[in-house]
Amino acid sequence: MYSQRARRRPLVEQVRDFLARDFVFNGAVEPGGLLPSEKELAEQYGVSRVTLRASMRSLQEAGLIASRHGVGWAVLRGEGMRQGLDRLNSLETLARETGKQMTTENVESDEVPADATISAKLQVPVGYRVLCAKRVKLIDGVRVGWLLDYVPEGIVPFDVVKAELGVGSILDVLLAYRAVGVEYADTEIQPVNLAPDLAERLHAPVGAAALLMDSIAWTADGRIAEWAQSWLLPEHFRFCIRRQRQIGG
Amino acid sequence: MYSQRARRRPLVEQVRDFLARDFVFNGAVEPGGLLPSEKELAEQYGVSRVTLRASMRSLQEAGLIASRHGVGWAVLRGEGMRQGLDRLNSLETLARETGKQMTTENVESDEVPADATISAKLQVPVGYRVLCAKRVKLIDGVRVGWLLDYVPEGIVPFDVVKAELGVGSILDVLLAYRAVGVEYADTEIQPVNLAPDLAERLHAPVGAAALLMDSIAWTADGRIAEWAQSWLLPEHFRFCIRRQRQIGG
DNA sequence: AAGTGGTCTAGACCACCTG
DNA sequence: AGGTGGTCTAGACCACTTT
Repeated sequence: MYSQRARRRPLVEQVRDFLARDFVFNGAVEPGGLLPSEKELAEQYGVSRVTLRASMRSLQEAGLIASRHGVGWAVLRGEGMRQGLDRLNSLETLARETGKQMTTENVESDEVPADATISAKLQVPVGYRVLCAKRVKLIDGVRVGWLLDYVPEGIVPFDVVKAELGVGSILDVLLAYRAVGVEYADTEIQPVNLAPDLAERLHAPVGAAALLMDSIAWTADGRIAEWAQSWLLPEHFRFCIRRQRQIGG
Repeated sequence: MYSQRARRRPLVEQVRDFLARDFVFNGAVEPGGLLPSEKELAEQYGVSRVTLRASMRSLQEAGLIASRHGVGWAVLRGEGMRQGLDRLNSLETLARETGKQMTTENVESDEVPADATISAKLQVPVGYRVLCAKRVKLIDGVRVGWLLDYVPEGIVPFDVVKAELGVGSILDVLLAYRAVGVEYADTEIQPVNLAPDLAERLHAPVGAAALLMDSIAWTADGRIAEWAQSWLLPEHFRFCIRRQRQIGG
């Protein structure tokens, strides 16, 4: 695997998990009830109030607690929503988080020269060497998605990507390569009726509603690492995003 | 040091907006380029590094910059996609940003007691008074969406919402009310085939692919301000989201 | 008045990257 | 080795709520 040196787990995260375990999830504080004061908790866990507050903020962002100025921190009713299309995770990771097993079939891969369309999407010259991969994804043996990926040469050795094709996710490979530095992906989402060829590949009815995700993965230095198109059947996924208020800029 | 008048707005937010203005939005730093160091910026704005870093984190969460340990903060490719689903904006706002005019028809509104479903979604008791609004949205005279909204009593006076129903957006009203404090919405997205009744309302073919957005708007203190369901036809929208790398993955 | 959360600082040390 | 970001602390003061 692409192991990294084991980092020490930040105190903020440790304390956050302690708080969640000691007060929220075990029901020690009933929904609507107040946590002990920040001062008290900071002493109890042996951290500064700054660190403790960072943990609180993290729990707040997760939707577990809310603060009332001059009163205290209250435990909320909802458990927050586990997401999320808004995080740059592979389908494999999403499936794993919901406790399901994802497998791959019908893998095809080719090294091809970029045509006009690919050239425009990947921002490389026409004729540039590109790895094209196609495959079907299954959850618990049921076909749930058809994936079409293009990776330009010079990002990751093609052999490495090919080795992962039948097993895992291209995105996971790109994320694991520290040298690549994939930071985010701009994704367009569209509902589509399945065309006959796609319906056949997915063993689904022609015309069934599917989600088409068209995604460009960017590196921190502005290069394009991948163009991914996915046709996904909704039955086995919950596509969730958290839409946040726009900042003052 | 900061002025008496400015004291009301937290320094972290002020500095964040300064940074966005001075380095990102005006193009002073190229996409992929590095900002000055934290030390330098902290001195320049006259704040501690702790405060400066909180501002940086805010910009990072907004998808504007990314950090590279030991190197610096890089400006990401902004501006490209403004009309993002990952921002908490109304359809009206999205349409306006693309230069189109959105109108409303077939407005129905009722004050009803919450049934079991509404009660569970809004986290209010069964029988709690709720405003229910239904309407069709059009872009340039073409029907593009059917909206179904529930707003619990005690958020905004029903009269205020009703006055906006035929004109603008409920979400815009909620966002404008500072006392409400809507911070984010958790949204589930699903592709669906249009049922006959919806197809009729939207003047679209039965079975056509549409996007169903099911959204719960939260306030900072953990109350639910709105439950919104929207069936949207894809022809006149581009649904975009920026998926960001998970922190600490 | 007392207690709570909200904000901010100065300084320290660690981990990572580059030359 | 030197600079950069990553983490953490102790202490201070402000704003809000309850008593």
